Amino acid sequence: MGRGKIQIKKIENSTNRQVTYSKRRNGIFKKARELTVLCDAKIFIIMFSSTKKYHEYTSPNTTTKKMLDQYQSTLGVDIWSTQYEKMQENLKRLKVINNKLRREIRQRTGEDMSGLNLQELCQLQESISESVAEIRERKYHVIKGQTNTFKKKVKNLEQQHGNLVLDLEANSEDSKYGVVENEEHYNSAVAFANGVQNLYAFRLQSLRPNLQDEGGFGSRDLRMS
Amino acid sequence: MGRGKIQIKKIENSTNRQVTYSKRRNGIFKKARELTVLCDAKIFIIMFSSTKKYHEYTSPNTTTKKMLDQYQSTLGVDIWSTQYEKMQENLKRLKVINNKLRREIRQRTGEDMSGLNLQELCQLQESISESVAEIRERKYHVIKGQTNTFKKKVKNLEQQHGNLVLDLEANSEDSKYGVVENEEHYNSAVAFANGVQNLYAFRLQSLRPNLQDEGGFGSRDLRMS
DNA sequence: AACTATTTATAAGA
DNA sequence: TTCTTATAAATAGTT
Repeated sequence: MGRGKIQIKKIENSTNRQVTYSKRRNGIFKKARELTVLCDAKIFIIMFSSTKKYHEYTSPNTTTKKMLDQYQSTLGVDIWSTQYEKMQENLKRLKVINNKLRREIRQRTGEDMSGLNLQELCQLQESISESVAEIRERKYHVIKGQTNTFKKKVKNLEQQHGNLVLDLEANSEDSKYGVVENEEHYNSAVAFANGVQNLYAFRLQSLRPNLQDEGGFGSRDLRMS
Repeated sequence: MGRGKIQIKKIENSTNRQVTYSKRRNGIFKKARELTVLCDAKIFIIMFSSTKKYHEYTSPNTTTKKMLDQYQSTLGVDIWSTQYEKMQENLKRLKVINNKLRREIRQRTGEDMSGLNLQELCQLQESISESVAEIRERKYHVIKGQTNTFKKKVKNLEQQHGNLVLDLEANSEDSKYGVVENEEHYNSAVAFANGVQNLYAFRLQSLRPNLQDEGGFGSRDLRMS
C-alpha cells in the first residue's frame, strides 16, 4: 500500500526504517483504537523499536495491571513465578529460622523443654551456666568501670580542694574564710566518695539474690523405694 | 475500507461484531508481524474480545516475560507492587524479628552484652538464673521419670521371678534344676536394680559441675583503692 | 469462508 | 519531520 510494493524484510536504511516504524506503529495503534470501539474489545500493546524506544497502547476502561492480571488468570500462569517463588522460599526459610530461634530462646528460658533428653538438658544447663558466668564477668567489668570513674571524680575533687587550699593560703587576706569554705568542699567530696561506696554496696546486695538459689539437685530425695 | 465507510462506534449486531473483531484482529497481528520484521521491533499484544476470548501476539526472538520485564524496567514501575510490596514488607519484618531474636540469644549466651547497662545485666542474670532453676527442675522430672521406669522394670522382674519360682515348685520333677535357674534370674534382677542405682548416682555426679561455680560477685575485691 | 467495491494505510518523493 | 499522492492493503457488506 504505497507507491510500490515492498518485501517484508528488514529495512536496511536506518532513517527509512525509523520512518516506517513510526508510521506503521501509528497505524497499528489506530487500528487497535478502532477495534476497541467497534467490537468492545480490550487491547494492550507494547512495542520497542530497534533503538529501544518504547510505546504502548492500552484500551480505555482498562489498565495495564488489569490487562496483565486478566492475561495471567486466563492463561493460568504466573509470569512472575520465578521471582515470586524465590521470595516465597526466602519467606519460608526465614520463618523456619525464626521458629528455631524462638525455640532456642524458649529452651534457654526454660519455657519449653519438651523433647529434650537428659543429656541435652545437661548440655543446656552447662551452656547457660557458662553464660551466667560471662554475664557476671561483664557486670564486674561494668561495676569496675563505674568505680574507677567515681574514684577519678573523687581524686579530681581532692585535687581541686588542694588547689583551693593552696590558692587561699597564698591569699592572706581571705585565708580564714577560704579555709572554712574549702573544708566544706572537702567534706562534700568525702561524702560523695562514701556515697559511691554505699551505692556499690547496695548494688552488690541487689545482685545477691540471683547468685543464690543454687542449692543444686543433690538435696532432693531421689533414692528408690 | 470496504464497500462503505463506517463510523467508529460499537457494532451493535453481535454476529457482525464478532466477524469484524476476527478480521481486524488478524489485520493488526499481521501488521505487527510485518513491523517486527521490517523495523526489527519487538511487539507484544494481548486482546480480549467482548466475549472474553483471548488472543496474543509476541514478536519472535522474545517472550512474554522478557517483554514485560523490559516494560517494567523501562517505565521504572512495578506492576505487581501491591502483592510484591506486601511480600517485601513481610520479608523485612521477619528479618528484623530474626535479628532481635539472635541478639536476645547472644545476650543470653553472654556473647554480646554491649549496650547493656548494669540494671539490664542484673535483669538478664536474674532471668537466666530462673531459667537454670527451671531446667534443673525439668532434669529432676526426667530423672525421676527414668527412675520410676527402672523401678517398674525391677518390680516386673521380681514378679517374673516369683512366678517362675511358683511354677517350678509346682513342677516337682525339675524342681532342683528349676530353683537354681531362678536364683540366677533373681540375681541378675538385683544386679539390674543396683545398676540402675549406680547409673543414677553417676548421673547426679555428672550434673554437679554445673551447679557449682556460683561463688558470686561478693568474693571479688571491689573496694576503692 | 470467499468476493469485491471501497476505504484506508503507507512507500516514496517533495 | 510532515505533506502529498500513487498505489498496495485492509476490510464492510454481500453472497
